[in-house]
Amino acid sequence: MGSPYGLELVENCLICKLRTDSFFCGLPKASLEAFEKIKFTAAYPAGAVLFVEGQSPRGIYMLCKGRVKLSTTSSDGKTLILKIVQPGEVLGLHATVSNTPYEITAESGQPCQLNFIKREDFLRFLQQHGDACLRAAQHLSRDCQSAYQQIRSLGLSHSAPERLARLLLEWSHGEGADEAGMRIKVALTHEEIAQIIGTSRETVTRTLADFRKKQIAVLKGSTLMIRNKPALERLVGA
Amino acid sequence: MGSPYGLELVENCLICKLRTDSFFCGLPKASLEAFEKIKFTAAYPAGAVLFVEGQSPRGIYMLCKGRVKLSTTSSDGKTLILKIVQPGEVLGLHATVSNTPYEITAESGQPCQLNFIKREDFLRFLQQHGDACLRAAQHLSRDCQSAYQQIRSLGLSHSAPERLARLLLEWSHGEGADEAGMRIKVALTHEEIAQIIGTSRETVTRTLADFRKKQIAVLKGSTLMIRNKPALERLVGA
DNA sequence: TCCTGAAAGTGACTTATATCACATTCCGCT
DNA sequence: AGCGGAATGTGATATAAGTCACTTTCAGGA
Repeated sequence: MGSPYGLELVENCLICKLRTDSFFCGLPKASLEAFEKIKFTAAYPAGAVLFVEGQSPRGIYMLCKGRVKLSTTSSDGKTLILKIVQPGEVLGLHATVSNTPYEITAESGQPCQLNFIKREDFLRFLQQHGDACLRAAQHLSRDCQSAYQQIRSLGLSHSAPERLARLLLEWSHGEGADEAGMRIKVALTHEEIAQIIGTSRETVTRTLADFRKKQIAVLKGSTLMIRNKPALERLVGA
Repeated sequence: MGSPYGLELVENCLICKLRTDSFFCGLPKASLEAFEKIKFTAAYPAGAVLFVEGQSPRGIYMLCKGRVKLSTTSSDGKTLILKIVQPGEVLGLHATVSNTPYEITAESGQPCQLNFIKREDFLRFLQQHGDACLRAAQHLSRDCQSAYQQIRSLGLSHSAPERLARLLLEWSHGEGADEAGMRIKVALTHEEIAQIIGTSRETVTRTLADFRKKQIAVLKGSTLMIRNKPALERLVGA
């Protein structure tokens, strides 16, 4: 089988150690076996483009391992990052279900393992397995929710510091803290952070410098330390 | 039965003249009959609040007649309108499917007829009727798409005129034109338009005045006339 | 070890637009 | 008709943040 891009491929969902409790991974055995029959497992290197906005949907990808960046780009080249997809999540679901062109671009940020399912196979699978269909609906609900959250952040906030604070708080969710604060791994450049909160790279750098000066949060390398969470919460007006 | 708020209530989906081809209305007979059994038909006056953000979902509403405004409000009172819901569409679907609090507020803009379905009834219905579940998924896909579109508009555009032009073009979709341009009915105030594109009321007024001066588009009362569509398209950078 | 390209940091300048403070017009009601 | 509250129109002002043009720092490869 080999291990392309330094990944150990896991071919069988039923015995997969990467399985999370989320979405399709958590399907009951019968449905999972049917899923098993129609999926293709593949590995991608970092920086691979899975699909591009405007393309008509070939099917869905479910992410087993790695991170995938979802983004849109305007005609003048400005990019907005919609989401960093985590293992266990599905890509291209809405385009596939509604058979409309992908309106977002998916690009792997690091070597990834993915399962691909062709559109027709997937739709048939949903029709035959009510539990899977319900899970798909749940997955779409979550996508909607995170989209609405981003709309709130972009449309209702008054300033870049506010949006950045909101993002940091989002990242800090479910992380533990010690006496020095909470330590979070982020593998994003200032540029990418700027593209998430819809501002310029320079503004992110400056705002982060300001947060550091005020002892609110420090981003050094890929480690984020949140020193004063209440201050962040005040910034978002919570 | 009576006709509250000047509406003629239609109690039976099977013989309903309001039916559109979209979503649940378009279900095959068997599923529609099951739907019929669990729904409650009700009428609401203009300005009624169906649900508020933060509330846990009681169930879904499907809109038969009227318009409903979906919005979110920030802690400082700023409001952002996410969508104006048209007849045939469903409200509160994602919250109900994923059983998380509504993150948006729904308010009727005019007298409305709605079908309400309790959460448990609805979920059971989806489990038993694969075709309905698939339609629910499709509906959620559309919601995602329109959310992504709004994210694009808010995050990637450089100016208020650009966002306003984008909105006008969106409204003009599927409308016919005569020699004077295209005539579109909009029942929104400048304030509400501002809340859709995430800007201030004054900016909308000024931008609209500018469009009028440049013979691009004229909004008078509730009638919008688009005189120069190519100019709008240039503004959005298409 | 040095090299090199990417990322981060910083100053100066410009501009769109939020905000405040009004004047004016419109529309539904009695 | 005419009243009153909402919706619009408009000016003046302040400011956040985009943009440009650099320098400095960093990390990974030869």
